[in-house]
Amino acid sequence: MNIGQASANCGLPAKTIRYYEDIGLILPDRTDNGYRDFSETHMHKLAFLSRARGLGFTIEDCRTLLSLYEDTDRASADVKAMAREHLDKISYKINELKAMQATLSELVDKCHGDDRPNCPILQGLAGGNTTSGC
Amino acid sequence: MNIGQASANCGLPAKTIRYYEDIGLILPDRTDNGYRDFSETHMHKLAFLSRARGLGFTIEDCRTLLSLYEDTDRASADVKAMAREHLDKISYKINELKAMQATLSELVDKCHGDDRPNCPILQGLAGGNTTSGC
DNA sequence: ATATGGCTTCCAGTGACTGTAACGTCAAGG
DNA sequence: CCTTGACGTTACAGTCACTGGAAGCCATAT
Repeated sequence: MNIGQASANCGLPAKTIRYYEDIGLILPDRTDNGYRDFSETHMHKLAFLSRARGLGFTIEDCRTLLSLYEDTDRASADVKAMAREHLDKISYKINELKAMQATLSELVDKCHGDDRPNCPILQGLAGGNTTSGC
Repeated sequence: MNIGQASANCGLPAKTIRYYEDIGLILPDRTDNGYRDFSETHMHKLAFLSRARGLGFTIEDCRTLLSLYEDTDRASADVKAMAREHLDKISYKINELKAMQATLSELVDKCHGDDRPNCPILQGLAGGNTTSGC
């Protein structure tokens, strides 16, 4: 299977698949004309990578997960530990974003948003008193 | 004020401040010995940048916000529009992360996490049926 | 005189792609 | 046989916002 077909099947851009080969995540065969040739096994791996990346695992996490996936003797505890760690990072990021959201929407609420120059958002960013005037 | 002091005051690493100068966000004076010299005005700008970045605005957003901040004739509507757009992006990211969190924690819940190789997390990533066995 | 710590510049690396250029290959149509 | 267009190949540069490190200058205390 050519890279275009593979890309359509797994949802990853062809460029990304080539990049994954570059960094050794996947090693497709080659046909006589030099085209990459993806087998069913390769497609499984690509789908795996697509899902793992979609869940926010880093490339290095994916490399580890792939090797665990291929190691039929792995302990599921290892995978679970990685997933838990990743969940922690996700929670952390969500909280960060929520804090930004809270602060910024507070500022937005205070801003009438008209043609006048007085702007509580800029005042807030400048560290000034945002409760004044607006 | 030297860069070290400036860094301590605004919370941005000295390296970052130098980078901001590189890309033209801030233009400190120089003393005779070649050291950067930050005035009160510069410090206000740095604090502004620190807060804006802390709220997740991109560097280019910050550049625009700074210029709006310095333009006493700006319309607050312009700022509000930028902030709203940014809030949308924040919400979008939060939703993305929450979707990852939901999927991944579902998989984690299904995984007993012991020494046995059977692992619903990997099965889920592989696209297999995760409701089996575990 | 020296040790230290802070300052300077410049260059390279990060993560995970993405864009672009320049070229080779393949199947279909004229 | 030739062309066209879609697909494939490589290699290199660019993205974003820093961050690390090397090599050297400056200031102060001992």
